[in-house]
Amino acid sequence: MNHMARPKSDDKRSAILAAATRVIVAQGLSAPTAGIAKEAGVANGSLFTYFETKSDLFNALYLELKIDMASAAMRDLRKSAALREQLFYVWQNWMNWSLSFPEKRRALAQLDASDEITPATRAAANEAMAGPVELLERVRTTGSLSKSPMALVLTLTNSVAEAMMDFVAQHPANAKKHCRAGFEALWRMVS
Amino acid sequence: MNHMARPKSDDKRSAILAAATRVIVAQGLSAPTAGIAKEAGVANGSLFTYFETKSDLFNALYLELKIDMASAAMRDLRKSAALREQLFYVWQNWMNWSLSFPEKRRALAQLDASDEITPATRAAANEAMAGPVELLERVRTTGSLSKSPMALVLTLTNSVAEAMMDFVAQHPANAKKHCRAGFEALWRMVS
Amino acid sequence: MNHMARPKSDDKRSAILAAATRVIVAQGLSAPTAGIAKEAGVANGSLFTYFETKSDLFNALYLELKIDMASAAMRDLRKSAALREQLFYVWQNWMNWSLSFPEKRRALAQLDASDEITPATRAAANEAMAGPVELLERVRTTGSLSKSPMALVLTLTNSVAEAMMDFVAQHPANAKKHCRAGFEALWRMVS
Amino acid sequence: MNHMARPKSDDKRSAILAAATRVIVAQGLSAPTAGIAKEAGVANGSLFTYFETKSDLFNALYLELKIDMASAAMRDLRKSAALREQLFYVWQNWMNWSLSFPEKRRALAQLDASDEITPATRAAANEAMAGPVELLERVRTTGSLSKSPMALVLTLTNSVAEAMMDFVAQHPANAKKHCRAGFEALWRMVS
DNA sequence: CATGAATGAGTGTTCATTCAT
DNA sequence: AATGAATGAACACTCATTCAT
Repeated sequence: MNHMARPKSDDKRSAILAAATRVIVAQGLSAPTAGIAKEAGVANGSLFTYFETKSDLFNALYLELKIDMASAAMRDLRKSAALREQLFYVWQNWMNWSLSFPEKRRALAQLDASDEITPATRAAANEAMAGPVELLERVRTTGSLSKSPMALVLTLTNSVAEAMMDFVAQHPANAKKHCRAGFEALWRMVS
Repeated sequence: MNHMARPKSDDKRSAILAAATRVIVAQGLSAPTAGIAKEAGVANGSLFTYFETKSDLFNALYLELKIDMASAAMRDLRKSAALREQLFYVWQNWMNWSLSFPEKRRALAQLDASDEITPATRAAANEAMAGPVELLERVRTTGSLSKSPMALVLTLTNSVAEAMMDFVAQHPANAKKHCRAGFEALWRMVS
Repeated sequence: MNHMARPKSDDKRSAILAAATRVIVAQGLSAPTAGIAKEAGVANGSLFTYFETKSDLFNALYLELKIDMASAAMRDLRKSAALREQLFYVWQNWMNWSLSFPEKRRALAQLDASDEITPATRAAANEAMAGPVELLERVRTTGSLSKSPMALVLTLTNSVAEAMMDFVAQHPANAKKHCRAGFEALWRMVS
Repeated sequence: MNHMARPKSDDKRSAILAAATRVIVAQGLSAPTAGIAKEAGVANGSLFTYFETKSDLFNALYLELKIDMASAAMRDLRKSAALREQLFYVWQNWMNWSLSFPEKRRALAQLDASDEITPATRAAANEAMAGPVELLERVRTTGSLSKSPMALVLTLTNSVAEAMMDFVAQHPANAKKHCRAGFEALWRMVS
């Protein structure tokens, strides 16, 4: 059910996705599929046995990156800790992810802004973010934004987090300090 | 002048920029120049007497929209008012602009995410934002983020403002309330 | 009859023809008319009040250059001299013309190879060459090629002359010597 | 090889070159690539899998035609014969080639006059002419032009040969006779 | 399933020519 | 007549996708 009929080599599929990430960062979303295939060490025709369409590839990549980011965020989270600590922990994970995989972050940003990504994909990606969302929901109900819809809180938080990820990735010096300052700002905003 | 042929018309230039705004919203940045020209009511070749390149057109449009947004933000600002009031005023202007010209906002967002926009254009656009930036700088020095660089404060504020513009444009109901809640959140963050 | 209705300024017409010569040498026959107009110091539209068509311009230029070359060839020719002397004189004139106006020579060569030049224009150009042709005809009747048609002799002579003009223009050192050697070769061929 | 897709077909490459020859004769060098592709029976995009650029195609064609002409010239040459006989043989071969493949001759002439052909291509083409050049060099050293540089002799001979090829192709009647007369003229010139 | 040649619709840009001023 | 903006047909080249091998 989850693993629908899919061509043999998961390796090749992954290689294409990884190549796409790099190529998108270097050349943008208009990069030719042939270039992605070459970067992946695959014949250009082969790309289409793994992804029916360029758009499909981008949607799959978007989802994968979002899941990657989301699971990085929740890694080793202690659900017993105080809300603020948990959120800070998630926040730190995000910043680390952005620092460790700047290309993933940049590709994700590009994809996010594109209209190739379908609503369905965005919905699936949101599900992947269930963990952080739930956390945030608990913060919201007790905070200053309790009267505002969750969507608003989510939007604000997301925008701040993404802005900080980009900022941190572009100013790696003092990353730790900025990371903390950014979190404090977020916390003031949502708590 | 005596032997003056038809001078380049500002009207036509504006028509092309306006058409580009609409077409970008509808079809994205990969929209054919021919479509933009048609929407503007000019021959496709004429587009290139006003903008040497599609890229030039996009850069000019980006700058124009940014200036439009920036000057909307500062409209009728009373510099004698309290800092918070001034910032709120700017904030409201932004939200109104986004509500009044959702297409401009969406086109601007697309262009901002694109790598067609040159650093020079971005720099020029930033200059147009000098007013809000100065305001924010004054807020920063007295606020919780006084130890953080202005660039960070700018990034955060900008991301929140843009997120709210989009949110407001997509949820026009209760816009007023959300606008205020968003501002309170921002103020908590930066003050 | 000869001077049909033609726009006022012969200066401007000449300027365009001269500009065309230079531009053709620099950029080839596919050079934009706008560039020729600019080089001539004229508005691009004005070019078409003097020449209805780009093709017309080229035909006119071809004819002008051919006439220029032909009249240079006959300049100060003493019709009383021996045939060989006369032909040598013409030959020298050609080489000098090519050395003095290498751009004219190169533009002419380009135009000659082009299929823009109509048969009518070529015919008119041939008329301009009546002098040298007549001379050559006299040479032919008494020479080794007396059994061959004039067209053949003409073709051969023309090709040799043009080859030498180009050679001389490209090897200006020893031009004099080569000029003479070339003539001797021609004379051996046709006499 | 196992996983070998359709290899680039030499047939198709040749078909494109042959089509280009025909189309150039009919429409000149400005003929659309689409027309050449159609004439070759391939999709217009396919042309560019065999030649990166229209210019590349023209350079390749020029080289091929020059090689074709050169090897035709040397076909069945008896190196033991007298110099004059050998040169006459080459001459005849050229005239026959021009008569047999008038389109090749005309296309070659057009290409030769064009500035699309790079110096590198011209150099390669000259190498292909090594055989005739060597023959001519031997003629030169013992002939009237022994004091002139080989380049001059080459230029003259080439121009005469090309003029005759065109003449013969345009006056197929009496070709044989003209061919001989032309050769005698050449021989007088260079011997 | 892998490969890469084949396809042909699509696009930015150019440019000869026209025409409003 | 002069100007230069306006026009729109044309064209080289690209690229997602298909398919023969």
